Amino acid sequence: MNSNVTPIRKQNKRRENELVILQAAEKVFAEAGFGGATMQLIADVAGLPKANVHYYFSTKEELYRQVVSNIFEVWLEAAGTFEAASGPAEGIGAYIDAKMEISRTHPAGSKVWASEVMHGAPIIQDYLETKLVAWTNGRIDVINTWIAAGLMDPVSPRHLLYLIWSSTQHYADFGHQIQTLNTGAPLTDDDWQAAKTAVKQIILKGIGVKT
Amino acid sequence: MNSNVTPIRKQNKRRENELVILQAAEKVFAEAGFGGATMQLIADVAGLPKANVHYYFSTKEELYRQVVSNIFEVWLEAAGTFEAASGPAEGIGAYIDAKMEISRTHPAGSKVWASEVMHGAPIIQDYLETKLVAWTNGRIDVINTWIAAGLMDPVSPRHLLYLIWSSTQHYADFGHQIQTLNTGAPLTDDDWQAAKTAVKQIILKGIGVKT
DNA sequence: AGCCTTCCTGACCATTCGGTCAAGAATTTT
DNA sequence: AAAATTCTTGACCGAATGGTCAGGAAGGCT
Repeated sequence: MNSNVTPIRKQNKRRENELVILQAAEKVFAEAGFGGATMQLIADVAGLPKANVHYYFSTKEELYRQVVSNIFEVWLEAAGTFEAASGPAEGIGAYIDAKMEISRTHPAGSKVWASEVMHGAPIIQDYLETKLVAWTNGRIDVINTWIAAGLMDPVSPRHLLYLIWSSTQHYADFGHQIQTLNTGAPLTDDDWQAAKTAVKQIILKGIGVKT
Repeated sequence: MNSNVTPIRKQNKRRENELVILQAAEKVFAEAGFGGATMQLIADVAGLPKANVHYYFSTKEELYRQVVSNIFEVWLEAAGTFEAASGPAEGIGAYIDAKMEISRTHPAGSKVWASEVMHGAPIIQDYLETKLVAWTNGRIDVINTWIAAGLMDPVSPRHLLYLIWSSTQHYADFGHQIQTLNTGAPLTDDDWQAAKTAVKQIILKGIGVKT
């Protein structure tokens, strides 16, 4: 009886456990780095025996690769704001907002990404060379269009992108330093709002966009 | 015979070896992180047996602390450009130049610093709370003076500093990503010049400084 | 020359880590 | 019900790591 609820059970269990492990891994990798993270600690955070973690992810590197891949997807999603925009004021403004929001909601992921790139991207170099290069070049074209249309100053699109990436991700990657300088307490909603406003204000004015 | 050159020998040897080890350690820590770095590899890069490294630095953590401290000192030296300035155009412009130069000449150090902060600054938290807080507050006062004098827009000095830090250090910390996006080749002199110019142009205009 | 301090290093040790495995529990399929 | 598949887990292993140590080499001091 009731054989209609069981078929999906196994699928759910697998996905559930994989998700729990991935979340635990993201946190541990962010806090300790790849070398400093241990499978035992990831297992503890996930609430599973270590051997069980190895059942779902055969090696530490495979687990790490999954974590980084997930981050990369989230990271690229913010690109949509760029595409659908009519001009730099809207497009870049929304992009900065989106990236700031990711820094706020996915700080661990941002740190793992930063750590991976800082160590020479040994795991996801192919991602950089294919997807990221393509995405970047596409965005550079868009910005050049805006410049040609006189919607903003003729700044280097490439370095503008770097500036946006660095300034927004800084709030995730260097969150601890910012918190220490901010009287030691985590940033409040108002703090985040002020950060967003300041970053957008300076960058948008800096590239000659009328706001 | 020739006993006149020996007295300083011992001092020199100690300092020489410590320097070689510190440089090797900075490189290895930057490439692998604290957890991923091994004393054996540091010893190999330094060209010494591992036991000899332990003779000069008893533990891995002590060696790491020395490396991070050294970076912090270099990092604070760039502050001088800020102090001696008559206004934001000169002061902030020179500060950006100095930080960009550090990113170029000390990329490994910048990475170690970033890694340390990203992992919650377990080793140099006291530095953050004392020296960095003091330095930051001092600079905020200076910027507020400039704002009050009408030399620049009323932007949040704190977030302006974060913006400068992040955008300049990005060229060191994410150097690998930038290189990959830059046709895979290291940045040339012209590339660095363009980066400097772009960062300064956007930030200085963004805060309403006449250049 | 002889003593003393500093420096050097191969061999060694306890611990930890990533990963394996076999045996059993749970669940699905026939 | 029983066979087959998937999941769970304690125990275990080889390799690597941080750190130690004893004994010797090198250089300085009297």
